[in-house]
Amino acid sequence: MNIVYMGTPDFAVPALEALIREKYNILAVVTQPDKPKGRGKNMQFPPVKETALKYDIPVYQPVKVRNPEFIEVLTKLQPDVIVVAAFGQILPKEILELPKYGCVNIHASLLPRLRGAAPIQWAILDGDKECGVTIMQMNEGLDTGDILTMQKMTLTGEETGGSLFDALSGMGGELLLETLPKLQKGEITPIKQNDDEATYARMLNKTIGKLDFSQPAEKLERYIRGLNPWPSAYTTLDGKTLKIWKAKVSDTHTEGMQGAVASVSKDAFSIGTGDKDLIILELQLEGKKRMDVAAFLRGYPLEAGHRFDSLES
RNA sequence: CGCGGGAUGGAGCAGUCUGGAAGCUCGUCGGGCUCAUAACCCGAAGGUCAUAGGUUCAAAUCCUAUUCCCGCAA
Repeated sequence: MNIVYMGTPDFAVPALEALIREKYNILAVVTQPDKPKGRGKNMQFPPVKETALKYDIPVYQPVKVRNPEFIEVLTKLQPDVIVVAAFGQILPKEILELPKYGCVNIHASLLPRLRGAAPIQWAILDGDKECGVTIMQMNEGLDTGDILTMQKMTLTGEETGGSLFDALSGMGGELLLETLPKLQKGEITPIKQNDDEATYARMLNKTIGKLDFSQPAEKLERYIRGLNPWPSAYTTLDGKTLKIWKAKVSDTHTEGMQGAVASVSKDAFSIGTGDKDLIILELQLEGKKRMDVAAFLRGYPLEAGHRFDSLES
């Protein structure tokens, strides 16, 4: 089976490696153009490109896939199927209909729930009980294609955005390997999505992580977990950004301490919220490494009543 | 050369501006108190102050270069 693989970030790497491992014929990898990244603003390859180069697979990085010249290139490759995983560009109808088996997309949610850009993190932020991976036949809508296969997993409430990301990207690769042979043999009956049940996982940005301590502690804890490691949940302490990496909900509620240190112990401190207190366990002050709160308190003593977010946003 | 913070016993920090004996809070080890303890008391070990040069009678501290870590921005 001749495959063209389209994807960009880390999420798309395990599935590509799975295909390579199973000796699928990868005609080419299509990914986003290189972008300046990191502290020195150096040009950096998208993760999928790194992987492709490692296995000597031709890489294409069109600014726009709808560009006629690129479509011509694709046509000449004559793929049987195009596999898309977090590619980052909308595919025009011309490309969708080009391969014999069309374009299939690996999406990290149980469609039609959480269509869109950041389904993994939103599953945690929303406090979902389960999540998973869906492979669908792509159409022109945003994650609206017919469902080919789906795999579920239950959420324990311990996952971070990063750990779930790893779990689901691996699951995506496995599910792809199960799906392609069936697709080829025509053993799959595509299932239409029920649009009435659709929800959307909008793209994450930096500001979503700013903690609002008038919210319930459970929600704050979910944000701290779901946005770890990126874009991370944070507040402000003495004018500096303070990222919160790990926290848990306390049994107690301290009156009148919303957004302030409610209590301090040897190993941790808690912040008053909309309901219960939030016990902070691991954090990172601007310019410092992340550390557990016991270490933080040794060099940065806090007293009850000390306010966070003192600077108005 | 995008902007900025940082590197000091095992951990987290102060000291750097205004050069002049290596400190703090913990941890570790030993001893004591106690029915007991993660609590308290006494004592000890442990650091080429990131690296390489330079200035100076004298450098953690001033100058130059380098390495590594981190926040922002992308």
